[in-house]
Amino acid sequence: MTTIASYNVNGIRAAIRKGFIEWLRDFDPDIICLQELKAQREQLDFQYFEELGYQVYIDEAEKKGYSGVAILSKKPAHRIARGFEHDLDNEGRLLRIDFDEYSVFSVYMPSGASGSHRQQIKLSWLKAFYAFVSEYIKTNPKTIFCGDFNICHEAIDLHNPKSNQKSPGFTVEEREWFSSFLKLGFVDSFRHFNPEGNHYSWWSLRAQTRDRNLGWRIDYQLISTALVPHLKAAYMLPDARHSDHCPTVAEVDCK
DNA sequence: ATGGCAAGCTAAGCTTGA
Repeated sequence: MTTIASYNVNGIRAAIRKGFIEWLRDFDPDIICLQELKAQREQLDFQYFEELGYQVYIDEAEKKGYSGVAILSKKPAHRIARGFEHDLDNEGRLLRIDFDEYSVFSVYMPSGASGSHRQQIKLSWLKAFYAFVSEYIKTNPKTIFCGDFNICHEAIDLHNPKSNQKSPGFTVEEREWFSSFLKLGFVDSFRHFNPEGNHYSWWSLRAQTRDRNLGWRIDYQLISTALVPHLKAAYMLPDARHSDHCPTVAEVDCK
């Protein structure tokens, strides 16, 4: 069995100060996709991860202290790829590693603010990403997209859907984009096993929303239909508190 | 409709986050 985790760490150095390395050692996933490193390569001590047996792959942002994704894998990848030939590739948002049987992506989708320029950028990024994946999947049918999508797909995915109809992350356009993305041939791993609500992956840092479980589910592991027969379990780890997000986990019986 | 907090840059306050 291969355990694939995904975790928006909201600053890897801050997460490490809060015990991320010890948690990683104990949970011991085969692969973990990380988002929002908020650190560049030279600001990190790879030895922390290498001592636990991980290969370290990174797609960092040009801008210091901003964004950045990584994948830690016990098994070395055959090939890695960064970005998807998009204007925002310099923001460190997309990293792929390939094994014999399948590929793993770590993705950190842009966030938007209501009515802002950044929301328009997010929407155009989503459109370009859709086009990229629709081609990619044709020749690489066994793929899992792990990461922070910054979108709640359905009303069940956030605690307050009614008051957030127009909030970035839950607009009609973004929700429809998510549905169309799944139609390319992906399954939402967590939802596949957990049809009920009240399961979230992110909580606002304000007003103790986490203790009251008032959150949003914006972190996903979307697994291609060709891999679904290999998907054995999917769950989240809301008790891991190194970040304002929690880890998500998928278990597959691939090598 | 607004505010609520935190990380990290850089050196007191700004930007970003969703």
